[in-house]
This record gives sequence, C-alpha cells and structure tokens, in this order.
Amino acid sequence: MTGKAAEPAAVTTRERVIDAAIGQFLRLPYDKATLRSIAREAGVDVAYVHRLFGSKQALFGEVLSAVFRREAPVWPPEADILESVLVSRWQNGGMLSVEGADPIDLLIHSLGTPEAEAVIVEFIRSHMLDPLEASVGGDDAGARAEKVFAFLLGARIMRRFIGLKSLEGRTPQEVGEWVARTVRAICEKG
Amino acid sequence: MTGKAAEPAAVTTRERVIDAAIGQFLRLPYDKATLRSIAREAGVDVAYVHRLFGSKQALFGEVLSAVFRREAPVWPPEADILESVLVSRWQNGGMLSVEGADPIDLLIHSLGTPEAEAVIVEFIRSHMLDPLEASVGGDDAGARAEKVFAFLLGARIMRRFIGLKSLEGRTPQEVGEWVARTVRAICEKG
DNA sequence: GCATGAAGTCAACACCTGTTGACTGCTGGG
DNA sequence: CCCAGCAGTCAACAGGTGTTGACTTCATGC
Repeated sequence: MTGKAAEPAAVTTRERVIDAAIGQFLRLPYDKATLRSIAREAGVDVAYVHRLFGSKQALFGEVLSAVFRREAPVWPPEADILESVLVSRWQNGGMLSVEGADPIDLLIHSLGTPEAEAVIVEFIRSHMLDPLEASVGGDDAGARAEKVFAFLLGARIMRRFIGLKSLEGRTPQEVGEWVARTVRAICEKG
Repeated sequence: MTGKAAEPAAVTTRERVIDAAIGQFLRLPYDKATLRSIAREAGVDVAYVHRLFGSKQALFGEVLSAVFRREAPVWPPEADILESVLVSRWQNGGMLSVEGADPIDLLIHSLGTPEAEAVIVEFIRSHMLDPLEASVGGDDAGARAEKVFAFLLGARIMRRFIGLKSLEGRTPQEVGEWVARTVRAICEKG
C-alpha cells in the first residue's frame, strides 16, 4: 500500500486469493467455504484458484500456515506470562488474533474435519502447549499448563459460541482480571 | 433388552434411523453425515428418512435430543456436585457419554455449522449451564459455573483431540481427582 | 512481426446434495 | 370383497461441488 521503494511490492493475485480464503475458512465450516465463494471474493475465476494451489486441501494448508505464521510467537518464554500474555491477548481478541476474525473459529472448523485436524493439533502442541509449559515452570509444570490451557480454550469457545454472561459489558481490564484470577487459582491450587 | 413382558418392544424403523443418524453425526461433520449414508446404514430409502423427519435439520434436532436425553439428568441439583457428578461422569467417558462414541464430537461438529449451532447452544445453556449454576450455589454462582464449565469443556476437547499427557495411564480415580481438584480451585479461588 | 509463455477465463465434466411427487405392497376394518 | 391408510420405494428434480481442458489476453524477447 505505502511501498514507494524500488520494489513496488504489488499484492499478487495469489495473495489476494489466500486472504479471501483465510476469511472464508475462518467464517465457515470447511465444506461451506467453497472454492467458488473464495474465487468470487478474490475477484478471479474458480478454475484459476484451483490451478493456483492444485486442490482445495492444499489451499487450506496454505491458509493454516499463513494464519498461524502471522501469530508466532504466541507465548513468549517469560516468567510473567499471566499478566503480560494470557490476559492481554485475551483482551484484544483472544489467544490468537487476526485482523477482523477469530482464529478460534479456524480451530473449531478444523477439529472434526480430518483433512485439517492433524495439522492444527500438531500446531497447538508445539506452538502453544509446549511454550506455555516452559513459561509456567516449577514441578508438575506440564499438568498445570494443560489445565490452564484447557480453561483458556474452553472459556474462549464459550465466549465465542455460547456466551459468557459474567463478562457482558465488562471492560478489557475486568476481563483480564477475570481470566488471570482463574489462571492463578489453577496454577496455585489446581 | 431384557423386556419379556406382553409388549414385544420391537425396534421401530424410526428408531433405527435415529440410531444410525446418531452414529453418523457423532462420527462426521454435519455436511459429511448425509441423509443417504444415514439411510443406507439404517437399511431404508433416503426419501423415507426425509419424510420421517421433514428435513435434515429436524433430524439433527432429534439426534441432539436423543443423545442428551439419554444423559439426563446431567447435573442433578444436589450440593455435592463435584464428586458425585462431574468427576464420575468424567471417569466413564466424559461429561456426557453415549455407548461407543464421544458426544463431544457432536458438539464440535455442531459449533461452526449454522444449522446446528443454534440448536446445541440453546441446549447447552438450558440443560447444562443453568443446572450447573443452580448446583454451584452461593453468590457469583453464575460466574463460577461458567468458569467451571469452561474448564470442563476445554479439558474434554483437549483429551479428545489434542491429548492430555498428565492423564496418560491414570486410573479413573486419579482422573477424577485431577478434575475435581481443579474444579474446587476454580470454585473457591477462581 | 512473431513466437512464447504466463495470467486468467469459459464452459463443461461427473458427482453428490436435500427434497419432491408418484408409486407399490401390505394390513386391518367395514 | 373392497378400500383406506400406513410403510416404504423409485426416479427424478434443481442446485451446488471440485476438477479439467480448451480457450483468450497480453506482455516480453528475438
């Protein structure tokens, strides 16, 4: 957009298609995010989308990589993980954030869809669970990390799909405290 | 099963169809569980399945009711909810259990599929969250119920899809304690 | 000027979806 | 005997899917 250097950095059609695909796969179940709707949003022909990536599954893999590459690193290896990371990330959109959409949807859409499940499970393990364990520290760090992550994941899903009455109308600070207090309780006594 | 009374208790075709549908909807995403595959498994024609329930969506609602009615009461309104209900249900297959399949899959397949989402969200609210809130009691019961449920939901999803290392090789009793301790921590300090 | 090859379109393919209406086979009642 | 009505089938519908191959458009190098 603002590139005025020697390189024009023009956004390629391929990138436009990937952006459209990200939006669709975030918003819709795997089967409902059709190549045709993606192509329409990107302003190209279906056939070209297909040729660009070889198959719908390959395009989905591309989307997964693109979304989560933008997010790395999710958990920095610092000690004060509770306040600085979990809470603040929860405040502005969640554990993962992508402009204008909620990556928790991508996770939900992936789980239960065999083509996508393996990819995302591996990603969660290596990019989220392991670093979180390292951050939590202490003995039984693994177990506590799993419990903390379970709570964060469940709360995330509830807030997105079912709704959390106790969070309605709260400020980001209050939401942060809501999360942090429970995370602390799990770490200390859970 | 053991019915030897005057009533033969013959399993109707409708029941066979519902059983087939339960299996399919548990195993597959909403769109992949087609009326045709359900009909084939039940040994009848597609058209009859459709006529029996009026629409695929209606059949899905029927499946939801059937699955979760078998589970009722999920949260009895007793005080000792932690040990007697949450834990024991977690031990033998989870918060919800159906022979041979994991209802958490039904939830995952439902979330993100608009036709199914509304049905299951309402069901979770009225049949699980509200009774849990009543059981937890005290002031801030709503907030604590939501937190407890978030943890249970997240842990359930992790155990099913991502895996919980700290639960590998544990006995049901240990699993129960694992859950109960965290639930208690959330209730008391979360 | 002309061939080349990439970027992109077009129309069609084979297949699968939920849904519909007309149909058969059968069983019980008058 | 007949006939109403239920259980279930059959064939087809309209529409949507990923995928394919032939086609156009256009800039570039010779």
